[in-house]
Amino acid sequence: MSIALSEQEIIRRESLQKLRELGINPYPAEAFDVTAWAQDINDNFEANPDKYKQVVIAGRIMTRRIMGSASFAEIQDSTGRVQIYIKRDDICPGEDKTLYNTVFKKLLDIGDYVGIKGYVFLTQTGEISVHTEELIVLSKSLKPLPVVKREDDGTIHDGFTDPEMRYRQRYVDLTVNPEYKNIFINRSKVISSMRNYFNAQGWMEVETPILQPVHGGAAARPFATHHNTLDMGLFLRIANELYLKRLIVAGFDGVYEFGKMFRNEGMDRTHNPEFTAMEIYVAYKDYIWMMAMVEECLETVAKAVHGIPVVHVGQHEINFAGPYEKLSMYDSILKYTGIDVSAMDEEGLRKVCADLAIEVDASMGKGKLIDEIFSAKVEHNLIQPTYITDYPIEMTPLAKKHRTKDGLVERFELFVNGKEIANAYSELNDPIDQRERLEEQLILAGRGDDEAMAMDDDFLRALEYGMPPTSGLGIGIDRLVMLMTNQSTIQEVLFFPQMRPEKKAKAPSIEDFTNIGVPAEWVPVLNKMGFNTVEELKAGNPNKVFNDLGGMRKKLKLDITMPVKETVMAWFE
RNA sequence: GACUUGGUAGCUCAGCUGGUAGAGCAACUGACUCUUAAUCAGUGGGUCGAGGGUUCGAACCCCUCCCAGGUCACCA
Repeated sequence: MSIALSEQEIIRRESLQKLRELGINPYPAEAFDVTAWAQDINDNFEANPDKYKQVVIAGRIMTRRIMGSASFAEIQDSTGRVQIYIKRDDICPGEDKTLYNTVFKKLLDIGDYVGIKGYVFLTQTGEISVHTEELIVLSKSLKPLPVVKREDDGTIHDGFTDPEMRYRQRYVDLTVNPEYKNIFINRSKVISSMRNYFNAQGWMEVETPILQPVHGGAAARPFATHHNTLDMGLFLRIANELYLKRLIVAGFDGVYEFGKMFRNEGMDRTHNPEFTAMEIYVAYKDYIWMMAMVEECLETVAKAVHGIPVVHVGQHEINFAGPYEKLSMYDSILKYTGIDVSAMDEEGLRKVCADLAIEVDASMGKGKLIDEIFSAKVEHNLIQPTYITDYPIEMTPLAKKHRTKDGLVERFELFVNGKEIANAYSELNDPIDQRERLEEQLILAGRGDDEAMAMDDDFLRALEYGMPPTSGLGIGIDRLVMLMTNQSTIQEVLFFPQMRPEKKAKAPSIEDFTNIGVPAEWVPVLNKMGFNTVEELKAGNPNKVFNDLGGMRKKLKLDITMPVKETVMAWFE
């Protein structure tokens, strides 16, 4: 809480006080029954004017054009903006014109919530407007919103564009830039259409632990935390895969979860430390089956958002209708580099990396080296949905060995627009094989790979009881939403992307002041008066400081006790 | 983490070679009964991201730091 109020904030607080003095509660408790919305009025009034002879709307005042005893304003609700017309003598039929002259013209501001009762009509210039018969204050805004001006042709003036402020104050962003709400509406459609599709297949939505004693199911650095009562370390999950498989062991045929995952790694336009993943496991299926399911699912999602399976992303038209192109990992490298790495050992792969100028380090095993080559040379070429299949066993400890190809596993990743958005296996259900594979991960960890997977004995115990053949799939929801909404940064599809803490508006040590007897609540006032250090204060004139404190208290409408003069004098001793 | 661009009024931004901090919108006072980026007249509003340095003098030059964007690196 800052006491250093701007001029406009002080004026709004004064307006708030004056509203109360007029007997108007600026924050009424009663429900306000809204009967009409801006978009509906704008879309349907002209075709059906009789329906709009008595409407009640509510929203924020976003613009005002006052012309003496008549005014226009725009009210923004959750659906858009509609113009209202206010005539003084209509809302103030008697002698008392306070509601118009004082409340509307002086005490209300841009950003305030009001309720409007009236009828819809067409102005002389043809704009659909609500003729106001009653004006009700619903909530007073104390901070001025940025004023973004829009012309009829869509030209924007003084846009609120600073990404730092947009992300830190998303509530302001979406208020003054309501077009961004569509991204989040579409995000919701992506998730709900996918959920509906899964439910229609008879699969069950579940929840699994976010706090996990062992971080398994993926290769990533975790966030560590601690439970006090149990006095034990816990990790925020980097994946939920191993828990969902336990549920397949438990006897469910299909389980899925939309959930937040947490990875303690770098941040950029495709990575946020917490992100949303969807994982689904279906018993008695394999990764071939899963490819067809993903095609059907993503086509459903694209249609839910756009009505058609074709999505415009950057320069590309991406078609989510299946079937998608399939390319094995080795074939894709062959296709885009001309090099056949399928039979190479680690040494050969290192040489290929050196020839292609790909940076590697000593901790990388064979699988990791192949992945490096793929990332550097293939990935960005995969624009239309493409399955990359049959990964080397070394980089995939949780997938079943390939049914015919030695050294490979039954895995695919789906690439769209050069980015991975889904990953699926025929899940490894051989408990002995699984134990060996996790032990190999421990060896990688020993070589310095700090992302190698950890051993999870309880998961292995579950497998030993027996897991049916199962196919599993993970989809990065944020990246899918980026695709479906044509956004190039993850921040734009997250309401509250992770940010560094805002710097405190320079807090000259409060303790320094309290140590000489200044009450803590008065320190910011002294700062506002220009005394940022005790030394500066002591150089001042005690009598003037005392008088000015009273002045500031009045000016800033502070509800704190004025210190007596002797107290103030003591600060200077 | 590296490089790079930026941080000036509530918002969007100017600010030349170092010489008294500016505009538009918003706010305030006033005029105006169909405006719509309303208009007209007037007024107030600043820790120039923070701290140090150079200088007679710093928004501007130098150093350190903070925050954000971009590019790259890292990263299923």
